[in-house]
Amino acid sequence: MEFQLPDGTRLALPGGSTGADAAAAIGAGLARAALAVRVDGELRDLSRPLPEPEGRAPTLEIVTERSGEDALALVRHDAAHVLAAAVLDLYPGTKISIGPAIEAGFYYDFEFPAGVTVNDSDFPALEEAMRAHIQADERFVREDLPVAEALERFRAEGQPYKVELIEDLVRAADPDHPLETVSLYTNGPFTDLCRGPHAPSTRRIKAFKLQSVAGSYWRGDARRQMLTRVYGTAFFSKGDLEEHLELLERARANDHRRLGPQLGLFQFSEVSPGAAFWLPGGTEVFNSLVALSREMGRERGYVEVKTPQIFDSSLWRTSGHWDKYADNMFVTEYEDRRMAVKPMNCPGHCHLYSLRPHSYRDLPLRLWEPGLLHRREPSGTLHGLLRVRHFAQDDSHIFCTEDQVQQEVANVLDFAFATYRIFGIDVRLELSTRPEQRIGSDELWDRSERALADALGQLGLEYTVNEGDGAFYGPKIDMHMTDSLGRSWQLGTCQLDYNMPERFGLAYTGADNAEHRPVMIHRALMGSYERFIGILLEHFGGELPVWLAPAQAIVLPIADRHLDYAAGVRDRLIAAGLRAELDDRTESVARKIRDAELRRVPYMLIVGDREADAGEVSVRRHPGGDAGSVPAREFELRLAEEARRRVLR
RNA sequence: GCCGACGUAGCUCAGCUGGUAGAGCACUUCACUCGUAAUGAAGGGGUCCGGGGUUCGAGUCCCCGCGUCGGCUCCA
Repeated sequence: MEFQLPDGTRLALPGGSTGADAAAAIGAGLARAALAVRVDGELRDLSRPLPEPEGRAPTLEIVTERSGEDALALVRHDAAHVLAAAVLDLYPGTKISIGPAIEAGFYYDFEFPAGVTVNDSDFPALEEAMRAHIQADERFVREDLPVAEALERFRAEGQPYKVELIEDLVRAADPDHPLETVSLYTNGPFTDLCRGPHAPSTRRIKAFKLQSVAGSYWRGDARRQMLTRVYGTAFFSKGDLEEHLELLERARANDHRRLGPQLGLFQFSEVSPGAAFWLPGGTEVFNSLVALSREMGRERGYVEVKTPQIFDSSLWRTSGHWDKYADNMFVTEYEDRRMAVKPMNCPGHCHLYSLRPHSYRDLPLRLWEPGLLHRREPSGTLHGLLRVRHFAQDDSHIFCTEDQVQQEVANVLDFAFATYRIFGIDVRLELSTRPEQRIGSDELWDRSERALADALGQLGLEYTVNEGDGAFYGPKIDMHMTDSLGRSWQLGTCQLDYNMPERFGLAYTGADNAEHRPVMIHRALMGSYERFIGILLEHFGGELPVWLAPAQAIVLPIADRHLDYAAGVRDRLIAAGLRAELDDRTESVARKIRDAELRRVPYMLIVGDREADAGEVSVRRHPGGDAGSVPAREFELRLAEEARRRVLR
């Protein structure tokens, strides 16, 4: 057998050689370090015979600790098996389900025996049991078993989830090539149904930690058994593990739920779960974002409207929300009328459109409303500002003709990029196409999907396609960002809708003097202002750019005799449209500086005798420190310019 | 909504196996008038999330509810 190594050389091996043989043939050191082997992209156990090449020499790569994500995923999967083994040691009779490696670790889902609950106080004992399996240097032994035998074995062991998994594998197999065997992996006393591969032995898990327990539905189905999921992570060294834990710690420090109250931006209260109380500082941030939407929207031909907060149920019947979304709406009744608080702006905008006649000359009509929405989200889903019951979207509905769709979508994308650029955010685009459950003809879907793809092409944008993930009424383009901690967030969306205009009977008079149905485009760029602020806070670690900072500058007089001059400096800044404050407390300058630094006020203006005499301010930047003295007037112009241009840093 | 954990002063937290609530910061007052990350002293402040129960006695134990957190489902 001949294989192609990563360095381009060829490796010849006798027939029946294993991955371990291949590693040994390359070098003794590599043989010791080897965890698995990758043949033509497929990851395999070292102990398995290499596949017989057909035709050209397949590529072969030995996976070691230094192989990055592949190797980490492998060892984490190993750790999941070890966790399951430890759980069975400590809690015999536990039913095991699945335990994969995930992004930053692994988990395993268990159904513990009746009456047994496991929580993080059980981690030390579990970790101890895991360490025993690791120190025992248990080999991972693969076994390919006929389906019937495997089923019998797991039935006998009282492992119904494994039985169900095998039955599903059989069912999912191609009828022409029915599933004959399944693979099992055994380490020490523990055997699990598993596709593999695994490292040679448990000893390769050098550092691990159990992190949390959580509930999870079997197969992600809310109607099925709730299992207990144990999360953990594993690395090849203690140092890597500690580094990872530090990253988590940093993420915790940058958590918007901590930063918000700390910086005086917002707070939550039991009296309205899932709804923020916006403090003065947070309200400034919020308003700055709304102002940005408004300003940019005006430049791009959007018109602002205001629609009611509460509508009669008849509107929700027309829109379809009464059938499809009723569980998520706040409903109220008076004088025998059933009313509901709006969870979305689109029905109101459709109704507003329908109130007056429209000519093709009026289109596209781009309605914008930073409307207040309420959604009855289940209590368990609330999460700071990222998932709330009361929020406002930077929401627009564009009514246009079929011919205008592509250009309008291109305009939306251009608008989106212009917006994200201001925050220094890069986005990935996803085009979601027709789902199984949908309305409208295939011809219509062909056209609308093409319109979106053409708009993306027109701007030369890269995107991935999400087959079948579109809304039931139309395809969409979603915009995702990755934050400074590597987490992904959906921000904007641009959805084509042929359904809502139909339901509302919307029309415009065409050049042919006949009635035509407009197409509607739903679009949001920041998503909701609440969520966007949450994301921004975490992304910037609380260090908001000057144009967004609640207090842009704070004047710090050195002694009380400088108060008049200081107040004058502040007043001129405010008159120039800036957000300036004065720290008039009788405190040391060091103290005033410290407090302003903790609030992350971008500019601190220290004024004492020297500054008052010269008409200057001594500028201290956050972060950055002392930036020297400048005439107060010059600083004012500089700050105004920085805020106006929305400079990022 | 479901599973698990948690809920003590405005904030961060201490309070062992049940015996009448404590610290730091913040706040108020007084003194200090200060040059680039905490001046000092004194003082005020708590239905120990809410409601039941066990007990001579509950912040502490049990039950129910609410909220928060970690997830699942869902989602801007």
